[in-house]
Amino acid sequence: MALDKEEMSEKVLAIAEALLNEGGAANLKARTIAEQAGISVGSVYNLFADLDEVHRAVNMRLLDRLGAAGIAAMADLERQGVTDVRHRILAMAAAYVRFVEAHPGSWPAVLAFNRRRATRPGPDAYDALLDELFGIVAGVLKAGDFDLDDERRALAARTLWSSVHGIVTSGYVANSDSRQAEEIWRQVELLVGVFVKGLEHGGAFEHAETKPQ
Amino acid sequence: MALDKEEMSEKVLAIAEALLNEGGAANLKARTIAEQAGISVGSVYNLFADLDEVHRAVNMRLLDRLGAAGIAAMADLERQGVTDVRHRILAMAAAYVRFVEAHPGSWPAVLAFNRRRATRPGPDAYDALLDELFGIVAGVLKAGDFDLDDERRALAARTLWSSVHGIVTSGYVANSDSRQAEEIWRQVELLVGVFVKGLEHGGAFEHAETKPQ
DNA sequence: TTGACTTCGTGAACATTGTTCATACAACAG
DNA sequence: CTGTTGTATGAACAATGTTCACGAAGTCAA
Repeated sequence: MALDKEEMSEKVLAIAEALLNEGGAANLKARTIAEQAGISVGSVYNLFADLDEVHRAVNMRLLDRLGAAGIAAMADLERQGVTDVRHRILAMAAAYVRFVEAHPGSWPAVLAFNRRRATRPGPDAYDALLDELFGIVAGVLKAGDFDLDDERRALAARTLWSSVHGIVTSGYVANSDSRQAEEIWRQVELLVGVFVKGLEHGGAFEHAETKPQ
Repeated sequence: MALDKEEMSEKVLAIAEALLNEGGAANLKARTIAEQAGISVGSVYNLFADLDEVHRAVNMRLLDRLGAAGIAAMADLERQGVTDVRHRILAMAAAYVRFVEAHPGSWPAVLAFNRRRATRPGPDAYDALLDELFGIVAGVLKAGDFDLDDERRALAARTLWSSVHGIVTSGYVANSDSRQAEEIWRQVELLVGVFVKGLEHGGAFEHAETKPQ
């Protein structure tokens, strides 16, 4: 009946995610985890090096699920035969917004998480997951008949992602009323509309300048 | 020679800002502040209720300075007779990017700061400062000859702000190379270009739908 | 079976930190 | 001089991250 080491890690991560969701990073305490998991404090440190690693693992799980939600949204569009680029992008953005709304406490923790103490080598599993998400958005853009080479399309995908991300998090910093959700969605609609129109009219790469000052 | 209560508060805030800039929110310790300010721990708590209030005060100072930088950028444009909307928006964005780059440690702390423990009443000084920043952007948009009423222009301003904000912070989450700065600026250029083109062609408010699902 | 070795759980113990509070001191009013 | 008021102080308390010596339980060889 005793849980496997792997199973116990899963249990700890599930508890950690719940704690993060309730009270943010400050609520992730070793003793609380131990108590809720029915093990001792030391055992937590046998499974993970420190709380940072627990936090990192939870974040990876969340990013993984976000990717899955994006892919699922893509599949839905495919099945429904939706080809309009604007609709597809909006659907992707909606998936993102829904995901963030479903994790009100832990998502800010994901974003605020500081991985400056990570190992030296550049791209880690974190970046790999983010690249995967970028790839999904780039795939949607490819369906549009914009005149973009791969590099520019990738840049556009990253820009679109970052912008939606900024809208969602900015909205979430403020007091989250029910009106806040409406405001977020209005901004997303405006952004996507303007983005598609802008790309159609070639407004993206007309001016190549360097950053002022 | 002894410092005024007001002066000592200033000194504490300056120290706190330096600490935040070096090591983020986790580096803001009561004892460190006390030591560097040449006072005792208890005295810090005589000046501020707790460390949260210190953090909040530092954030307000930063937001204030950001607003000042934005206004200064506006004044520069005015003096140089720049009227092109795209250029003006880019200049504002550049001011924002420069400001964030100048505060690599404390800016993430500003964004991650959780003010859920704030007093009940809705709009506080925080929101007032943010509204001021929105107002500046909206003013720049007003100079453009887009066909926007006040409400839509305000929405566009908030969207633009949130998007730039997202680009900058997304870029900053990753390892901050020198290439990262270039990537951020490319995204900002693309966003602004697409935004202006999109608004010119009326792509913003053509489709009025409700959020899917 | 016995003994050695490995693995892992345990919780006491330590270091760090936020926060409080009784005490002491300094300035000033009457 | 006495009382009051405001402030500085640092010891003390509680919460928390992390370590570690101890021991239990399993594994394997002789």
